[in-house]
Amino acid sequence: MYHLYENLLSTHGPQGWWPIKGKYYPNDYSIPRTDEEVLEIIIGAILTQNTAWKNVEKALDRLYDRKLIDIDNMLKMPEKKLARLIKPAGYFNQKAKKLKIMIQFLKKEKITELKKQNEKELRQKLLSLWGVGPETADSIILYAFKKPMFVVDVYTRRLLKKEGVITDEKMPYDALQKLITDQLNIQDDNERVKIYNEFHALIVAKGKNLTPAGAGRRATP
DNA sequence: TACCAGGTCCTCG
DNA sequence: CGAGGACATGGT
Repeated sequence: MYHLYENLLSTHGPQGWWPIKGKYYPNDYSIPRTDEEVLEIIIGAILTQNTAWKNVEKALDRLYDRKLIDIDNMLKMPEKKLARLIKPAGYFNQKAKKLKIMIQFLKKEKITELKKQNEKELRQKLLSLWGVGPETADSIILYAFKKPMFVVDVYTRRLLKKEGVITDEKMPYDALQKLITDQLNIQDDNERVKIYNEFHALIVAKGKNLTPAGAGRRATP
C-alpha cells in the first residue's frame, strides 16, 4: 500500500489538495492556519458532497462576497437566503440546512476547543450531525483539524479495485478505511496526518483519469 | 442526450 | 444490514 502511495507521489507530485480561497498549497501541511480557513474547509466539505469542486468554488466565492465564511454572520443568515446563495453547488436546500446545523454546532463547541480534541472524539461528534456522513466527517478531521483520519471516497474504491487490493467496490466505509490504514502502518501521528492528506489527494488526482465504474463494462456477478 | 461530480438521508424489506 | 430513490447544478 505504501508502495502505491510512493508511486503516485513520484508520478503526480505533492498535491496540496485542499484549496484556500481557490489557491492550492502543494507540500505545505501547515494549512489551514486560521480559524477562518478552518471554517472555509468545513463549509467546502459539505458543499462538495457529490458535487464537482468547480461548482463549489462558485458557491464559496458568493459566501465570501457576503462575508459569510464567519460563524456569527452565517448564524444570522436565513436558511432560504443561504440556499439561494449556494445554488451553484447543487442540492442547495439540503446543503443550506446542513450548513446551518454545522454552524450551530461550531458556535456551541468552539473551533479552538474542537482543535484540542482527538480524532475519535471529533468523529463521533461530527457524525452525530444531520448531513455529515463518514467521508465529510473524515475530510473535516483530516483537512480542517489536521488529525490522522484517512478519507475514503469513490476514487479510493475505484483505484483499489483496479489495483486488486479489494474486489468489492461497495465494501463498508469503516472496513475499507481500516484496511488501508492497517496496511500503511504508519506509527507517528504527525506522519500519519501528512501521508493520509497526500495519499487521498493523490488518489483523487489519479482517480480522475480512471474510467468511472460502469462505463464500458459492468461488474459481472 | 445521458452521465458524472471530492455523499447523505430516508424508506422498505 | 443492503438496496433503491431523492436531492440539483454545471460540465463534457
